[in-house]
Amino acid sequence: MLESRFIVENAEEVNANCRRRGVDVDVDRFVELERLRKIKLAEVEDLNRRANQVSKSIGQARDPAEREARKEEGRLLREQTNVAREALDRLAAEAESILRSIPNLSHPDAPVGDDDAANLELFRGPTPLPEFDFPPRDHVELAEKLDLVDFEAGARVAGAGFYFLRHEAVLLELALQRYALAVLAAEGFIPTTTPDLARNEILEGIGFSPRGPETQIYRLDQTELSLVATAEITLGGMLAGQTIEAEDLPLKLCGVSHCFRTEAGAAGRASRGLYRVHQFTKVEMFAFTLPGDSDAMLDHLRDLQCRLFDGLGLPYRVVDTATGDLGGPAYRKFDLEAWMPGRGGFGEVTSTSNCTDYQARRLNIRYRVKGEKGTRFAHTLNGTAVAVSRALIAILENNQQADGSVVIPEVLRPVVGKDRIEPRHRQQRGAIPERGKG
RNA sequence: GGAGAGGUGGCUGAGUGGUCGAAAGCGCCGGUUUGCUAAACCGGUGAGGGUUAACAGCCCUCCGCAGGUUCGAAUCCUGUCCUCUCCGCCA
Repeated sequence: MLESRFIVENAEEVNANCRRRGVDVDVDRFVELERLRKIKLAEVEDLNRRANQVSKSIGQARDPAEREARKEEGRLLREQTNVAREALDRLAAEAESILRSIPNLSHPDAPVGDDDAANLELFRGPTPLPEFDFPPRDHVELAEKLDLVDFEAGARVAGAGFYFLRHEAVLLELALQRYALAVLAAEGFIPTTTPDLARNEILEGIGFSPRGPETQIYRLDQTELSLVATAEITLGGMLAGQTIEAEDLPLKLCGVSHCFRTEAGAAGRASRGLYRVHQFTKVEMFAFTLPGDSDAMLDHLRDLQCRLFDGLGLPYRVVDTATGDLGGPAYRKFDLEAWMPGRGGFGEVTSTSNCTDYQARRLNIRYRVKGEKGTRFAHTLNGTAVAVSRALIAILENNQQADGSVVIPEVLRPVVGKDRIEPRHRQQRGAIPERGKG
């Protein structure tokens, strides 16, 4: 969320920003509520002060009759205070609900537009688009031929949108994680595995809503926990309520997690196969920085995303996300879209955002500068290193050969143990060994 | 999952209803002393918010979190989260 005072003092700018983002929110009402709240707050504080004085005087009073009289006075004052406080709470609650729906400010260079159609292509990666002298298959077909993904079994066990990875796909998943972690660790990111569940208040602080019909979040029954949609939630939540020493910033983490998304309302060709699934594995980058450093960190995260995909030898383009497509917390966002021959277009594979102090304010993540008074909110940034399911699509579709085989990117070969995935027949499935103890 | 103990300032740790935002020690900052460092000594040292030109003053709030009792709560009560010990279960 934004700072209340900033909104009050810059109502016009905030209003304009909300329009650019396509968010309909009554900023003027918020300003009015804040005005009323300040007045009521002064009233409550004054009553409190007087009541405190009376209470103190009781402790010092000797005469019993005097004490009783004072107590009565105190009772009356406290009663008035409570009435005023209730009014204050009502004002604060209404202001808060508006505040929470006001999106972050937008970077002045972010393209203005209503949705992803207004996203601006910045540049393309060095790997050229593949040229096939045969009709390229999409990843679903390839995965079928190579027996890499079992969507039917996934549906049987957990429903549409779930899947089993098989054979080399499993090793590819591991290889992608190893690869990303190695690159990021060399860049000073602390490798982390994270909880796949988080408290709802943490989800909300990061900007996900576990409630509502359009929620992306799986909520666990009878608990205040939800399955995480991204390790951004847990990595950011890691420092909720904490104050960091400025000298420890920037703090760079990379987290491995499963991601669970309901994808309510999403269907169609664009969500075929592995593109839009309810569960996938992801390596996520996360950074806490000083306010002055977050723009540069965002560029750093974007460069790393490019490096990761360059290393995989996959063609992609980088887009600057339009204001209407930024969501609530992001100040600026770059998406990396890999070429996906199966869909004949680019598909989002990573996304990196500078959330400035928007998440930190909600989660109360602060930093302190040695020798200086007070604390300030840190900036938070997140970025996908590798979302395994979508990276698999790009690898399978771009690296497919005329004979149906798929060439494995060189950087993944050490873990996969081969340089090519050959077509295989389903009867090779083999018996499942008896489950042992331990 | 069951039983018990506990959560206090950057840290250790006192404080069981009334000038307690909180003793003491450590740490940290400033100063004195000193050839330099160390030691010793003196002083200072939490955060958030309101008011304000002000990081001056004044005021409000905060002793895990949320409620309750009371004129008054770090202290009493309830709930909740977390930590520790024991038991149970278990990869």
